[in-house]
Amino acid sequence: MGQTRTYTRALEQLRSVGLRPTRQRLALAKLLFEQGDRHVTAEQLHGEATDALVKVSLATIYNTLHQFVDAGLLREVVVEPGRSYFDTNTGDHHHFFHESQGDLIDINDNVLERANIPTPPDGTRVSRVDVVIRVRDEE
Amino acid sequence: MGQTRTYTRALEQLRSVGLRPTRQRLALAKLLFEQGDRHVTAEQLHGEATDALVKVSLATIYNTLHQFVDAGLLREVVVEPGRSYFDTNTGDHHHFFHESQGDLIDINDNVLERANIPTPPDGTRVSRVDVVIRVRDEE
DNA sequence: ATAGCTGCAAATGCTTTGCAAGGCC
DNA sequence: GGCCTTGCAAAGCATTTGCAGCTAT
Repeated sequence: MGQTRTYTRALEQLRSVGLRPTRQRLALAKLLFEQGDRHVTAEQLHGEATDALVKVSLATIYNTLHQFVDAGLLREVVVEPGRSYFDTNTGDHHHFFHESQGDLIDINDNVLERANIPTPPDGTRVSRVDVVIRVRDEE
Repeated sequence: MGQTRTYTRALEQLRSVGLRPTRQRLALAKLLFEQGDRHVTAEQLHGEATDALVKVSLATIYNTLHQFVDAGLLREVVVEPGRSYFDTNTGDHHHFFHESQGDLIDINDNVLERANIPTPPDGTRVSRVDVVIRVRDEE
């Protein structure tokens, strides 16, 4: 199993959404999608890339994350003012957010069923439902 | 009904949470709480204060908003990276968020009942549940 | 060849902070 | 008077942008 083989999945993933498989995008896709569901910030991913000896600038991390979001490979989650999380799980699900640790945890159990969603204002349609259950340490 | 009488409610509100009723805080409380439920950003409130000929610096707006949040008079709502909304409705309720207009609308119909909330991770307890239904213009 | 990427550094936008001057009790 | 507040300007962060050089097709 050579080094080239390692990137097959990421390569196909990028092709399928029409993004050029550059060295940076391949490496980031690999970091993001080949270890199960995860939630990362731009800064974190940048750190991981650096640790993996992949040279990528922070600007490229941001560009790439947003391209992945636009392509439907990632979902952006906003839980704190001034910081975005990117979730590799793009399916319909909610989150626990640990307020002091700044940690996101998926809730796969889908609490809010479609049927329960209130009718949106006239002239608009629902684009997404975000449910965040904020938790803190028990005293 | 003199000018002094006008500030009675705001004054009591501030006293009740132990904040000194300064000129700025009184004016902001009046703008925030005397026109029904509203959602404002710091910048917006600053504009309103200026329009009302109340001199307040943006730094004081931020300080005051956070003091009001800590005192339980306001609730902070995070829907966009890099911008905070402050909601005068501190009760249990959810929001529609109009993505292109950046507009928040209360949903008083409480969709997510307590009973439906999944059990939080061990050692933590639920501090709040945020539900944001993102909507966009119908094409 | 060329349209698309990348990276740097500078710019942006919101928010916070340090500290001197001012105001409330 | 003494402590809390305010305001300005500067600093802080996360994120975005402009643009010259590089790269996949």
